[in-house]
Amino acid sequence: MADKRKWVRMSEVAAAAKVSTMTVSRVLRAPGKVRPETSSRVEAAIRKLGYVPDEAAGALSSRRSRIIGALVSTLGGSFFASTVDGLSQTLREAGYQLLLATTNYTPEIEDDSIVAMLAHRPDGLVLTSTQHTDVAHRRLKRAGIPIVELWELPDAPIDSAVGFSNRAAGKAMTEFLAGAGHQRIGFIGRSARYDKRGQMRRAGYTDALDDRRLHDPRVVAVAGRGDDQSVGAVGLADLLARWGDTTAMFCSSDSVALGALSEARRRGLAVPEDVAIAGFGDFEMASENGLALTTVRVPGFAIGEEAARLLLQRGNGQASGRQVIDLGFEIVRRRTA
Amino acid sequence: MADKRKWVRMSEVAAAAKVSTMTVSRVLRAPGKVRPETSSRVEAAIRKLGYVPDEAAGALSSRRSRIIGALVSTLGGSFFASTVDGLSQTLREAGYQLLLATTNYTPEIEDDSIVAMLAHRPDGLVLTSTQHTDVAHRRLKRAGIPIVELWELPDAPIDSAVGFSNRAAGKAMTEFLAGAGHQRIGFIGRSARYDKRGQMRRAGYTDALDDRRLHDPRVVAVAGRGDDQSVGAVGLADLLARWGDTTAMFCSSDSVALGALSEARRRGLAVPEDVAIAGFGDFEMASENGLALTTVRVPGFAIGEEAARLLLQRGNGQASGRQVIDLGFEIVRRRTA
DNA sequence: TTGAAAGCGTTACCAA
DNA sequence: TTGGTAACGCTTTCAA
Repeated sequence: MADKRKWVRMSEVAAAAKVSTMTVSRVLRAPGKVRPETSSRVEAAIRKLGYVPDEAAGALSSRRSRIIGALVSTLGGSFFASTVDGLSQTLREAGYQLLLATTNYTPEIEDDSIVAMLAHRPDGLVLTSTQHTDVAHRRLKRAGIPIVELWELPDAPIDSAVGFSNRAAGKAMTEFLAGAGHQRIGFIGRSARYDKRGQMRRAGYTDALDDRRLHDPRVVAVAGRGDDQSVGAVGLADLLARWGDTTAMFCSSDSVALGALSEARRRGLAVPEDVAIAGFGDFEMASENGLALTTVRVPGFAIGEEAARLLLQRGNGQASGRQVIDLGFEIVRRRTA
Repeated sequence: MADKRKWVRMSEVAAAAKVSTMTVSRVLRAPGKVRPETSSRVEAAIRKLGYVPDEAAGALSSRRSRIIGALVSTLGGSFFASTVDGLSQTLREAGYQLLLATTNYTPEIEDDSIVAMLAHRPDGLVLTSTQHTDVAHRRLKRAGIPIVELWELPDAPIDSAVGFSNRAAGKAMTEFLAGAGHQRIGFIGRSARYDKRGQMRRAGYTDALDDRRLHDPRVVAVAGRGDDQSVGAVGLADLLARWGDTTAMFCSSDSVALGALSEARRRGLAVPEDVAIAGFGDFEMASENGLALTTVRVPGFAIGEEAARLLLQRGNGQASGRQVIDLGFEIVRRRTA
């Protein structure tokens, strides 16, 4: 194993450069405030000794940790991975670090994780869950740091939010389908318990139907925690069993759409001729050379970037206050609808 | 904006419970060493005041940050997301936090990120890249903390490693295909620059061919950074253009296989009757109700869990030294080959 | 432009 | 079982 090396301290760098620790500190944090010659002497010493500043000590002293915490339900489900990529990339460029915790859709874990994050005194916090317990809410408010909720536009945000309206997106896709001539449109998703945002998209689906006086909702909500593909496959089966004349179906995610697509194929149904199938998310697999899936593109990466920017500018004192930023979405027409 | 609240300090808790800060500290870190009555008085004070310990201060004093750093090229590509989930979950259960940085496959960013992580004095570091610059290597060795490399079994690990042999996996799948009667097997992947691990799988493919005296390698290495589906689609096209009688193709990932699958369909080729197609990774989309793709299942989540365990037990002084843990892989036969 | 001293909030160490 | 004191490595603040 590697040796238990003692880290080089700032005072050692200072000694080597024949200056005080304050000067070293300034060279690192505010280079403009140090005479160039002094600066380069210090920099030489830093390089020579391989000095790596201790951020924890700096944080303790300055009360700024340069850490942003992020709570994500899971990275596996295709939705949040790109957001975390965007966050991480933007934060890194600004010299900040990302502390990540996954909550596995469990409120108690989220509560505990919030405390665990706060223990590191982050300069900001990012949340992807839609609902928080009362304790969580109170703790977050009390923390006195910027909070950004992602992937939704909450009616009552804790602080700020960056996302888009899942409901509007659901409505837009349904209108696209109706506009393409479909009169009997179904919706396939999970039951509410495991997919709050899917429910919002479904609400949008209903909105569109109502608007068009197409009062014929055909919703299949698959229960349980099976994988998305199974949801799509049994969803299509159920939908057709109950409403055999359905001509289009809107799936609550691209991976659900994949399941529906493969079940349709199994049944010898042509897509989009016999049934049109639309997804949600524009995951990589939906691309032209993949499933060529008609879907809703959502700005996952951009949400991460924007959240980071918001947090950073707030950290710089540009306390622009609460903001709810709508990054929109886009219907992507490909070949399944 | 939320108020600039001052955090409750341990000394305030101590005062409220009429004990010293050391006793509070013990209640938190070593509850066994405090008399039960004292303990509950302290706990009451903690709850009443809403005290959240400052980990940064604790880390400074104890020289243990309870932070593990992770460097990942990207979360978007389906491969590492589940590993980070596994890491994060296991670490959380042990009271550790995960500091995450994405390197975007860029060595310079990786080098900078290593320094940025070390600045937080993590108790361990996890890497998913296969190659590191010399500076990186030296810095990591000097850091004197446990390092775990993931998703491969390096010949010369920096410290420990958890993964499986990409080469053996590539060989196994090729043998599976040959065993199913295929004599003319192709390989579709990216050029080495953007996919080192794919190259190892390809080496395994060649190994298998050599073993079987099938000296007829048919490799298409698609250049550029296009998405995986395009790689698969142009890969299949190229492969068939150069070796029209190919009966099976092994794709370097499931998403590449999806591209090949859709190109095959476009050409009216039946899978697996006209061409068999195999993937790698067993991503969610490969499932029975999805693509029903024959593929290689790799233990992504388990790699994260195991890495966390390794790091944690090392942190507890059980310095079991360098280890290279092979978590294996598994051929999953579904319906495309 | 530079430096000295006093913390920041915790835990290690030793004593009671 | 509990407590006092001295770090931990940096930055703030104020002075030179």
